[in-house]
Amino acid sequence: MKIPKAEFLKDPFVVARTVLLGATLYSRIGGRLTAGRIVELELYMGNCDRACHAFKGKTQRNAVMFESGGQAYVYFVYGMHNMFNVVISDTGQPNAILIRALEPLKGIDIMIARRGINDTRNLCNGPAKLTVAMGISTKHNGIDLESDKIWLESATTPIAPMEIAIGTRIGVEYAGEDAALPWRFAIKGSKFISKAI
DNA sequence: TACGTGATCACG
DNA sequence: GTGATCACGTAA
Repeated sequence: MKIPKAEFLKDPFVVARTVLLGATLYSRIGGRLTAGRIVELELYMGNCDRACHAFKGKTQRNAVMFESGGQAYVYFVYGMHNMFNVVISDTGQPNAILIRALEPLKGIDIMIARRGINDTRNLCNGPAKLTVAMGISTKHNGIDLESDKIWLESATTPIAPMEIAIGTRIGVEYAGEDAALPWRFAIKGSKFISKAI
């Protein structure tokens, strides 16, 4: 069952740990169905977080983050990579959760074709890898996550607190002391995360 | 460890 | 307009 929008209006830490971690991300793009279990993610917290794109206020790129939760924030970076986030919280609170790694579940042959490699463990173990595998790009920026192109389904059993690994976010050294915030979460022991915590 | 690659943003 | 930067991935 699709995760309803109301779930994404809750506290971002609660959403990250109890709603999104362990949930399944689906895409049906170009008529091809793919899905993967979310095993790693990071929090970006609006105007109190130097690492967040919304830290300095609203711009054309980050505008979707200022909308109400439950839509996709997809942006393009390093001249070649698309990054997929879930917008969290109500209108005006620009919080987002970056999906960093998936355990491939459905459409693995499609993912292999899109990524051009054959190793299941390397298909979705990074934020820019999983967007390629799932067929997600900036044209999906702002899409409603109850849509029939990209959506999320709850974990059958939530991830227990003891099973959650906590670390600092990747690639945000520019954020100064905010780079040390423990806002990266992963499922302990997963072979599909982007980098050991 | 180095660099490709192009949108974005802060400056004028 | 222009230049520096970037929530990464790959090869080496």
